[in-house]
Amino acid sequence: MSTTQGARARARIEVTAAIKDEARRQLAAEGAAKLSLRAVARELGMVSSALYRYFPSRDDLLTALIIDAYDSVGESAETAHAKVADASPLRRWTSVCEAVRGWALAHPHEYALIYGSPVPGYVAPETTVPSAARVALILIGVVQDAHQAGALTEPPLPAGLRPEADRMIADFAGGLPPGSAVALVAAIAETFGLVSFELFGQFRRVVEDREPFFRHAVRRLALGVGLADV
Amino acid sequence: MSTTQGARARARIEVTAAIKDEARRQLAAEGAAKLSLRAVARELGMVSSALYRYFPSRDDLLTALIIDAYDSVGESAETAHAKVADASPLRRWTSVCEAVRGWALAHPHEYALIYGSPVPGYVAPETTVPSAARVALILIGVVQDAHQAGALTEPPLPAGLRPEADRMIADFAGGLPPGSAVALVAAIAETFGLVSFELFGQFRRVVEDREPFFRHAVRRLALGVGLADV
DNA sequence: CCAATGCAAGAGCGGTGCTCTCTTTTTTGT
DNA sequence: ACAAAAAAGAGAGCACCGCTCTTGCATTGG
Repeated sequence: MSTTQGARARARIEVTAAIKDEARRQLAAEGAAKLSLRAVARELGMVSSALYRYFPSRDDLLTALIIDAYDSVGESAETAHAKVADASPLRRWTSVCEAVRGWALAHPHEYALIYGSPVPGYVAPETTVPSAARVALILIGVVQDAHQAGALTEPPLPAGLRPEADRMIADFAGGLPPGSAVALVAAIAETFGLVSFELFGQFRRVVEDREPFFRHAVRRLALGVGLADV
Repeated sequence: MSTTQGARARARIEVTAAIKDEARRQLAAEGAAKLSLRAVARELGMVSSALYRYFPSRDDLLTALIIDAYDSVGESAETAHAKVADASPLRRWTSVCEAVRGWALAHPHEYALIYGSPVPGYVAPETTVPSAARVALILIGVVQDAHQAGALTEPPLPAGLRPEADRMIADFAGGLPPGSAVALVAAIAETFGLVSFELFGQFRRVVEDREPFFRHAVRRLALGVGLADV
């Protein structure tokens, strides 16, 4: 059925992919703001209105690219993590963070698309959530493993944040001590702060030797979450 | 001279201010991407081409808004800091960070303009640097004060980062121990990571009770820089 | 007073996202 | 097998955008 579902269905898949590829090319070259449906259509030898048969609006095309970008960085992180799966939690954590930074430097416009300013009236549809969570899920898993191996020190947690921590644990950080759950979420946001500052030019004339600086900062964040120093 | 410099010069200043005000209004309402020279001109009752007598391009108008935004958040931070000038360094640090977050929540589009994705081919001109540095300078000052008061513990620093740290100290962190200088810069970027994640929607369904979460995270970052826990 | 300058206005260029209509092609149901 | 229905492409057109150029008018400084 699905194999020989007619030339039309197959063509649709191919054209959709071609549109996304060309759009991704333009995104990587010029950034999201300069991505133009007309230019994509032009490059593909079709007329601009034909493109609306595949993506109902520019925003929908952008959403597709956003999901792809999340998956791309997520896959980079997963690959990097797999390569050090047997190492210490600390080592696994830093490897994942460095993979994220490496991906960001290699795909700056895609990084800006997903971790920079959201486009004007745009709210990410629910479909992006699973892809968006991939990097975080790896880091959560690392901390969970460390906890089960007895290699996790729980950071202090003010009493007022206890309900929030319990909710986090129930929602996505099962098994972790409350203080670790909160520290973990904060450390993830803080790590992306380091990447964003570097990528968005805030480190100009401030941090020059950026790779070792990032390694050091990420390592300290991981220690702050309570990962054992090995 | 400057007082009675003719009606023309005065009019120019007023019109320039009116343009910036209306542009800021549109920026706050719809975001940078939807800021349109034509709409600004329309609202001011002039024709769009007339606007080019005041700002040579849309990017130049945006640059003016960027500088204003940096000054605005810088002033918020400075005001907040002045209110607790006699408190402990830790308290001063967290007050400044909370002021930044408060300003960001009140001016999301302006925050996105300066700390989000840079606009496409745009590189911030040197004129933005002094305004951009204001928040960081306050935090650096806090740590310097703590150091001079003997209330600063130097975080560890790998030998490889020592040259970088010395450069930072020479450039903008005079008097600080090397480990503190590096930790300080990282903590600033990490703090903005927390703000950006919240503002850009990355905390949806992840952090609900955001104000106390931020307070806690920022406090832990400050302790990580070595500020004494008082 | 008069020439030089500053400024507003208007027309216009090439670009954008998006809609609508029309034609052709493929799929589907009887 | 054939007609009806659905899908796809093409083209024209709308309203907007940033930006440029020319044309008149007002202000200014020598």
